[in-house]
Amino acid sequence: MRKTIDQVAQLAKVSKATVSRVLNNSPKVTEETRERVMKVVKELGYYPSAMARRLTTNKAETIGLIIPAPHDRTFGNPFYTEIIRGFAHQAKIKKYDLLLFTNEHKFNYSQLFYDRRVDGLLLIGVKRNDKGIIQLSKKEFPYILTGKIDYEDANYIDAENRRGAYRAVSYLANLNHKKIAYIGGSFEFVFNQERFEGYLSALQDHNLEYGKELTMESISTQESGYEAMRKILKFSPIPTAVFAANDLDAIGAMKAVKEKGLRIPEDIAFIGFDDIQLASFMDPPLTTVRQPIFEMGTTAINLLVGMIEGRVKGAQQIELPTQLIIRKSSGKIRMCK
Amino acid sequence: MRKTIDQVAQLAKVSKATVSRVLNNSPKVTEETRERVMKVVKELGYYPSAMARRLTTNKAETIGLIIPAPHDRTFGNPFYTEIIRGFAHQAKIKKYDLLLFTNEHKFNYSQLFYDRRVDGLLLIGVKRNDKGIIQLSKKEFPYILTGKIDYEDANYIDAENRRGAYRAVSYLANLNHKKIAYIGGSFEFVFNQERFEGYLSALQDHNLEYGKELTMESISTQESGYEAMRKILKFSPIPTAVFAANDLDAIGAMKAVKEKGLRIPEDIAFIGFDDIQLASFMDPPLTTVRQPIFEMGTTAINLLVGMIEGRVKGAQQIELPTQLIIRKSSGKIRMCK
DNA sequence: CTGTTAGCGCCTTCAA
DNA sequence: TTGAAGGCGCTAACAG
Repeated sequence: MRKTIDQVAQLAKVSKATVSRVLNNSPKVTEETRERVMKVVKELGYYPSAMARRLTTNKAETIGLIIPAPHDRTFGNPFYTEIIRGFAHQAKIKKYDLLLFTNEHKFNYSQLFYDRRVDGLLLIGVKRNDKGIIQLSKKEFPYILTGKIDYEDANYIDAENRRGAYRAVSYLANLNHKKIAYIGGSFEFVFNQERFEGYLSALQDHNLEYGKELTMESISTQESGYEAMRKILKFSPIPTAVFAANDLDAIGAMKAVKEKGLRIPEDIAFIGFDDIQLASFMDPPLTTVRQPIFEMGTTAINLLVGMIEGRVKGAQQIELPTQLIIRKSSGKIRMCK
Repeated sequence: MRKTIDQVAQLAKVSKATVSRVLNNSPKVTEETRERVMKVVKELGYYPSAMARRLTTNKAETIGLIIPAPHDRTFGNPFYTEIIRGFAHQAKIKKYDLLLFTNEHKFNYSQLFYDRRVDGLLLIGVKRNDKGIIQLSKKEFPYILTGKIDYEDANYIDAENRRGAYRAVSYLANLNHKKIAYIGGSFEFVFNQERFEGYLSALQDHNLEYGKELTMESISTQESGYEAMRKILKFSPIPTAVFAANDLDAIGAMKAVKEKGLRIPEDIAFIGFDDIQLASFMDPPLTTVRQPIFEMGTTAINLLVGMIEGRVKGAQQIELPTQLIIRKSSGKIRMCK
């Protein structure tokens, strides 16, 4: 036998309206009746039906989280697990449920709003040209992207990619590196392009050479970072430093360098991007541009909830600062040559 | 203005009951009226409210997924992301939503059933002595654990851990290794103990020595695998082979071995457990006991849905077979000594 | 095969 | 401060 608000009302000798008020912390209830009701609630083990409440209030109390499809390798990146934990943690605090979807079969995001399953949407790993987002914006459905896309009015939260990359490469330049290679992910994602631009602009400001053979695209996994580095090592002279636009690429690349019998950082210095847990454990520990991943998750939730509840209006575009974490892989100032 | 079933009914000149029948594919509707109704549905852009349906049918159409708390390092293991993709993929097929929770603050699982937010629960990374599970079982709430626990009547899906470990270690023994070390995760998780038991029993069957200094506990991360191996290497003579109860430990351990200037597999052979993507990319590629991770995810969903819909009854305990994937790290037969 | 009716369990006016 | 009544949008009997 299911417990309902009516049973509580009867046992507490009040109307169900009053029970509802007590449960929703309405101020206009006597302390006495509140206690009486709560006593019955406890004894009965009553929990209000989420579905009934949601139907009446017309709120789903739910945020949808869309993750890349199973065949998309990028999802293995620890960045995602970390930001998801940020989401889950903060959603609980804000009293929203988190619904998980994979982005398969040209998924129509709006439908989740139409059938009122979600109040808002969080999307991670969305490609820059995703058209579905435009529709969300036009319909004014609350959503936040993790990472900028081409659509100008999109709501997103991101890190200061260009600046982070710029600082990393400048750091290498100031260490007297003249030939700095770049390994980074696909430009399908804007953040990858921005990091590349940060790299370029640092080269320029330091009057360093730029060459096609110094830049290599990768799919942001250790494997492909490894392959990318092997290609770079085929050209000579080889670079004295590498900036990788994400840590997994950096880690894979370091492996290729070691395999060749070269030393890090003496022969080739390294800087990555993200600061995943693994980074500090590398040998040598990886210097990297830290993104505040967990915080990006919690911030995204707070912002989204603000949009849902109407406190925040207009396009939301937030970029969180990054921080250069200096470890051994970037080495000391370079004297020779 | 929100679209409701009434509007569709009016425009299609039928009752809302008929609209409902059409939408739920009831067989007793004329093809003609079905078409008429569907036409209106399309034109109007009508989607039935999930919440209203759920309230009426008293089904949440939702499965809860409980992941380890943010401070729990084990969640970074690629095993989890992979199985979650299996869950998400299959849940969609079965038309269930997946609700994500982190296991914080002595979370009372049953509450999710009380307020009817979920029809069933999937729990990953649950420790062997978790008392909350007993309550779920007693109340006959549908749930599935990923990984066995101490409670005998628990529903779980797992891999054949003992057998997988046994085969791996036997393989090493047959390669003529006499001194085989073990690195594995905490016995807080039953699967870790089972893998250890598989190791022990293989040693026994091959009349090999067992020594405390040959076994090292780790928390299943690369870092701790690395540390564990460094400790093992301090004893002499050092082992000629290592069985690690998960790939991350194996990968970390291999790093420690290489650092010492030892060769893999010539000086020390390695076998891991899981077959995460990274395993095949190692240098040398890691021989490992493959768990069918994605399949464990889809199987769990199917089983859980069966329980929810009453087609499956009683305690469900499934162990999926593992497979030894032989790569370079385990080496060839050992002649010397 | 289709329509009518009656809830599902809750919140929210409106009166008292 | 409390109660009565109505309705959220849908499905499920039960008639017809």
